[in-house]
Amino acid sequence: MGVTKARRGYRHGDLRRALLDAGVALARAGGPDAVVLREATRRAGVVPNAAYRHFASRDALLQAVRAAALAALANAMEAELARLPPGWGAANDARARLRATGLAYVRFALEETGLFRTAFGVPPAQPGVADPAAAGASGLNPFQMLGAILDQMVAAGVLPAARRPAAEYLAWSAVHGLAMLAIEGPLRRLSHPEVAALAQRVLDMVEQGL
Amino acid sequence: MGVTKARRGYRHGDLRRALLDAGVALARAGGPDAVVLREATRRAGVVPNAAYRHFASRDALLQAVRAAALAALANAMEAELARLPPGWGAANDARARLRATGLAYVRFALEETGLFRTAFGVPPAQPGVADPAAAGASGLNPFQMLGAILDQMVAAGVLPAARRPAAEYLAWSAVHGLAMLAIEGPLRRLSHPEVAALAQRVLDMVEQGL
DNA sequence: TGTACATCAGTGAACGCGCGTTCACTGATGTAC
DNA sequence: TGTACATCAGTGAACGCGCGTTCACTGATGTAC
Repeated sequence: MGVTKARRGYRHGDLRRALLDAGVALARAGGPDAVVLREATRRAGVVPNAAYRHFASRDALLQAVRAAALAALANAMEAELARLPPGWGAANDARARLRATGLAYVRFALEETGLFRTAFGVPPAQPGVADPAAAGASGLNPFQMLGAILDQMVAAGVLPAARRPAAEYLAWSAVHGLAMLAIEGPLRRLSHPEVAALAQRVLDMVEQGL
Repeated sequence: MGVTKARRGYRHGDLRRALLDAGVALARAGGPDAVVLREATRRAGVVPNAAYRHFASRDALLQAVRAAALAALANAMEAELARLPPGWGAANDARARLRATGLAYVRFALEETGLFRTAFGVPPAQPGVADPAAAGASGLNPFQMLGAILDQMVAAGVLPAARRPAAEYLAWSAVHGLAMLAIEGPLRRLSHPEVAALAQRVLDMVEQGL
């Protein structure tokens, strides 16, 4: 966390890292539009054009920040999974994992709104290519995690195989929609616990309706 | 549609209207960030500061555009309702109305992405106050329409009264989420028919899960 | 019906701002001999 | 181990841009007498 200020001589220790950290801090506070190249260099204690040694353009920096935001979301979801008590059978486990990741997703949207908006509000540079920098510690990005959990649900017999195709988009739509409505839509004024309660009901709906 | 160019003398016929129309056209093409006050005055054929006779600031114009975008969405939903063949009984009618409005919502997001993003991507000026300019021809805004339909479902016995509270947020989350994923998320590359097919499945899930 | 006048919608010019980006440079670093 | 040198990360200065907004103004319009 924070921006590396240390230098050796007049050279910066790791300016790329410092710029990325600053960019993430900006995104965190103000969403994608707040990722301003000049401000990132200011925070890194460096002259504006120095950024061009490490990023081809402002957009290249923004893409890197976006990937970091996605990775942060993946990590939040993984952390919630790790907190899960195991051992009530594969069926219950799989269901619990779906709920846990869904809840973590909504919570991340509420608590790290700027990062969440950056993760989803910036068109990716190369369409359709999974960015490895967007993955969490497990090596999966949030979408891949959801897919894996749905596969486990099929394996555990909780989800009929016939309904598996495209199921991630159904589950994801419901949870993503709640997150969006809660951060910049008509549910904006709700408290975090109220949104969490709604999230539980959304997840009920997903489980029932899938 | 389009910008009023007619003038009487050197006075503009209805500059407020012309600026709003221009703002809507800009939002339509490029979302909320594209609503640029100077460009709106350019399109209205007027000097930049003339806008201040009719809008206190750029944000005031943006708010008016936002309300217009919401009204356009409401009208799209109403148009879909009007197309519905009536008379299969209150229960089927109510269900059909839910599906029709949900589908119209997703279609609007796909076809009028700029307006959709403007409607939901701009924080309202006065929090929690329903803007009358955001309503469709029926006098209801999109959220109020959804609520009315859910009430009809309860009256028709399709939806248990116990599940009515907050049901709009569940249904809305699912549909809104699909719309968001389809316009600026990972479903961005899908064709409109593919998204429409997913929308049907999302609506199945909502019906089942509500 | 005609005239004087107040109103106020739109003009013209200018402001400061912060942005992304380009240019020619300098001097610390690490490498080759 | 010592020295010459190429590399290239960061400097310093500047650019053009378009934005929102402020100011003092002008002259067509509609109203009051």
